[in-house]
Amino acid sequence: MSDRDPFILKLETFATLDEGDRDLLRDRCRRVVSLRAKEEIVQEGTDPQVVHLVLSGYACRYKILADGSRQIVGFLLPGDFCDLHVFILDELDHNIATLTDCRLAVLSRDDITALCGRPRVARALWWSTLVDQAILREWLLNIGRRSADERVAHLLCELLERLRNVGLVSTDNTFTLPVTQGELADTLGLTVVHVNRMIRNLRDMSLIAISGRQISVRDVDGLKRFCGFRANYLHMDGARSGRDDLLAESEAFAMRVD
Amino acid sequence: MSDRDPFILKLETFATLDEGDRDLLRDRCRRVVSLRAKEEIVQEGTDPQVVHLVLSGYACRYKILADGSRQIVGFLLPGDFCDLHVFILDELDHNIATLTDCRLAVLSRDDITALCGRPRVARALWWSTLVDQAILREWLLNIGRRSADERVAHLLCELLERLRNVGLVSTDNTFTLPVTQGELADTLGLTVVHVNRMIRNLRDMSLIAISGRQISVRDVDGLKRFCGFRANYLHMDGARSGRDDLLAESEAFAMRVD
DNA sequence: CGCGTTGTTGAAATTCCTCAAGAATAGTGG
DNA sequence: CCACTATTCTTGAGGAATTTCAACAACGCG
Repeated sequence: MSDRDPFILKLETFATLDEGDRDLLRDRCRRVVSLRAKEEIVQEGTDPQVVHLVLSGYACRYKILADGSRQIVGFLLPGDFCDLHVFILDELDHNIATLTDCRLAVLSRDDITALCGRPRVARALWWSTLVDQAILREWLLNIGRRSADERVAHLLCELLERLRNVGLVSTDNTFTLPVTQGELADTLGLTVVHVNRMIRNLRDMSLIAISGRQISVRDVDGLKRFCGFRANYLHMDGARSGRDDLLAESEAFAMRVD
Repeated sequence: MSDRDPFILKLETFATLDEGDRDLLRDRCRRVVSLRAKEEIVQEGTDPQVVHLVLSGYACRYKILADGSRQIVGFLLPGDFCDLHVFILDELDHNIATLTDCRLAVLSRDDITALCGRPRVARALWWSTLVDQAILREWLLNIGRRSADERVAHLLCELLERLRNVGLVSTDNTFTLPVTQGELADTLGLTVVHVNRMIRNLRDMSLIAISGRQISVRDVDGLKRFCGFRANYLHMDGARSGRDDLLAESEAFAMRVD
């Protein structure tokens, strides 16, 4: 579908990489594993020694309560890193699992160190971590203060933008969302039943259309207006906003490789 | 109240700093501003050129919806950095304001660069960012999947641990929470009225006691059990867990200063 | 002392959940 | 390719949690 690797597309929304950066990235993402849907990638309490990067398919971070209820705390789309923090924190405080069949790149500590040796790439990894954080804040706002139908709409808007960014949305604003309504419920802090009704609402309002696992956003502006979606928290204008100029000067932010 | 600076206490829960590290930190935190309660520190959409660090008092990050409803997405306690991401992201996607009277250290870009020149301190700053992220995930779980009374209890447990960590909890598990119930509501995705009733519940169960702005946790284990609190997400055992050994080797993670 | 903010309580309304059951879809083995 | 099974989707009805509205008390501050 896209002629470029998703991780390069993603990092380039922030930083202008040169050919050497891209080659290094491609080279370090050679080790690939394939997983089926609903398999664990890393589990809470463990101290994993590798970093995963989604090449294709969807995965998620989640937490489980004692009573078995689950909260998904992050969607991992193609181009997203799963666990960049691995080398700082002692152990994972959440689980990571696939939602669909996935292809994942597996990066060792050496790989990450090598990537961090390139200032632009290092900065892009930092950026990626900070955007993840910004998404968490927006999700908190979403669950905490928006009504159920707005929550669903907002999540769809976010996925639309994030997937578009890695070339996975067709020109008519259609993308595949191979995720069950139960998983959406666990993401939005709702029940399956209610998610189902809210999706129906959005359909009845002709904001979206669904066939199989394909979601078409019929009225992008309408959907965004409906839930008050503003894309600023995704910080997708790094490379375009002139921030790029800082990079020459900003080797200060490269992580040192010895 | 405490004989040590809160930022040093906090960073030392993760890394064992040496005297040089501590001196540098103290030196770079000399520029102090004082703010009254409910004043803005930084606003959404701006690109601030300094980093703030809370020395005393409480502040918060928050987001506002078009209809005026607010979601607090983070508590900033003494020792917490407000905006370490400033030099990477183009503009802030949320606001930061004081909740109480505050003393804040103001750090310039040079200060941060200098701090990052010390591997242990740099790693501790990384750690601090990642813990903030872990807290966001836990809050998402809290709001998404716990009942209202459990949410309140969980927040109190978290504050107890975080404040204890910087020496602000007395031996009888009492701390000051100079925060209105309205602000708690905006934190927990509830209404003032309901927060009020939930606090009453916790009091009726003799889990906590409140006098003025003082909160006493009467039954720490009971409170934690009630809401299923597990402190693992705060990652407070960095320095103790032997992870410290890695530090010698881990200059790779220092951010380079030129 | 008076005024604005915060805390507290009641009652009604609403959102969202639970329970339950049937329909559609996808996956599996024969 | 079909039958069978499990998962997912869909809808209804009743119930619970939370909100809204409203009023008043308590507290803190000038």
